[in-house]
Amino acid sequence: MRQMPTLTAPETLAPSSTRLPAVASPAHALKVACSSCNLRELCLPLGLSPLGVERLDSLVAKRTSVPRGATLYRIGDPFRSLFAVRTGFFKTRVSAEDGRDQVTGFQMAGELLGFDGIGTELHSCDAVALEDSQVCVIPFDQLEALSREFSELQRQLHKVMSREIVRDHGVMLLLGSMRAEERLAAFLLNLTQRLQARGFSASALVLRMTREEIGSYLGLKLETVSRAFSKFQDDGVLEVKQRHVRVLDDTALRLLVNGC
Amino acid sequence: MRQMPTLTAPETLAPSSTRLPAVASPAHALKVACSSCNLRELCLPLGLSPLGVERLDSLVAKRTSVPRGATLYRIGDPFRSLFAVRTGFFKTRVSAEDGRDQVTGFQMAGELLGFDGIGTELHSCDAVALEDSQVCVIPFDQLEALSREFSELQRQLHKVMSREIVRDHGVMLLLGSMRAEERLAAFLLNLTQRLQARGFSASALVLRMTREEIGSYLGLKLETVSRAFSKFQDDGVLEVKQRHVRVLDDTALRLLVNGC
DNA sequence: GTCGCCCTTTGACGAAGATCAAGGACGCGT
DNA sequence: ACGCGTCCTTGATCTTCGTCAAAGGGCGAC
Repeated sequence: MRQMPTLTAPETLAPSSTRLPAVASPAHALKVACSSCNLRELCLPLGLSPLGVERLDSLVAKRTSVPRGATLYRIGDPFRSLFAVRTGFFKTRVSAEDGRDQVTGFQMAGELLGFDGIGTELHSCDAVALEDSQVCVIPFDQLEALSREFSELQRQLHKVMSREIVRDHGVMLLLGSMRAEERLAAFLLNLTQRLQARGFSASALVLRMTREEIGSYLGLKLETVSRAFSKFQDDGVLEVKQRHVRVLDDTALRLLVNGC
Repeated sequence: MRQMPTLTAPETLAPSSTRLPAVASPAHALKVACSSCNLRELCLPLGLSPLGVERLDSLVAKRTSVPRGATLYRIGDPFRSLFAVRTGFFKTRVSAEDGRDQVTGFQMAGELLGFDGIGTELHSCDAVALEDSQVCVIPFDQLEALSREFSELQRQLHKVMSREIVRDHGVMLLLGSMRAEERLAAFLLNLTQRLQARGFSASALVLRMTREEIGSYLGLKLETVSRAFSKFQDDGVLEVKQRHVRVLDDTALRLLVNGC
């Protein structure tokens, strides 16, 4: 297993393999500003008045780079901030006492990380960058203070947390009652939908995670994931070349997930 | 399947098989008051100043009875309130398009229900009473307003939601990487811990749900759950008589969950 | 460029749990 | 008390996925 250091220096500058449109500027050059961020319609500022966004700007003062393989935070780290993914890709994972671990989610640009830490003031999962990434740091005390002032921000925060809960319920449904191919189909549909919302193609995607990580998320072994990919390719549903995937038959995927 | 009506009349009075100490008064007799509720240390008022609790009192004006088998809310119902379980026992479940469903949790006294509805303003799961129950109704708009005033209430709300997320991650770990007996052991330990926190015995419990509901929650078929119970009984870990369970060897359960 | 390390694919086999089926116990309503 | 419906248990068999093993491919380091 590749051993990478925990992120310590907050302003680590890493060569970013940026794949998002119009976010190519290096981290040090741009003033961090939600108001000028092209992700604002996917992120915390959604639905905020211009004034609210401006106030949010003053709060989100710092941006941090996380190189591929590094952790943004670890289990047991004190919780202080939420993080908004600006560029890159993360996974979160929890661990059992005996070392088994479980990927609980994959986060892409515009999505928020860190809610797991609020309850105990300690993080209860690891957040690992799957590629060189940048996150906006949102100090939680200040976010709470501001959301006491702006009810629209408060509501948006609650909505994001609620959706996280609903998302988790969906994963439980997947893990509890779907078979291997159904799980993979559901996973791929979810990914393509989120990529599409960010302006990417819904049919061509590059997986940022290994078969093992997909398997951990889906409650399957990596061989089973690989076999399911091969099956989909044989059936003409996908074209798979390592991590490059093209969805040929979107409907077939949907059918797998819905109709038993 | 038993067909029960959705709850419509909010003040439905049902014969309550109350099992909680000192909460025996009928719903109409007692003024609803968090300040005098014996569950306040498990529920939303936790950590609030006396003034904060008093203000919360004025907000939680209504208590509702939900007879066994009835739903507190259903998928698609408009979201307006959170609910705090005062007496009784609930399950929440989500459904796939093809009718498969998955129990996402069991809620007992002092636990909150309804967070699934905040994100879309529509509930995304069903909440079903597994026995005659009573809930306190917490209008969410008002809760948000009050939590803008009282930062301690705001923090408590966020903590409860965060713990819900962390709890869901634990279930994912269970569903994704544990085997049948480990899942049942984890489930039983979780139940006994929560019962103990409410002043009940940690070793003797009465299950409020069927084998099928346990199985749905744990991603197993009811026969597998039944077999696991029998196995535990054969091994001297449990004494099982239908829904009456006595934990004989607590350590064995822990070992099953932790050490592979 | 090429060497080495992951990552991925594929096959053969085995085990865990699902499915199918039947019988039995409990609880509720009459 | 009785009967019925629901829930629970147990057995036999089958399916799916996990395990073990081996080989090929791609990518980055040197």
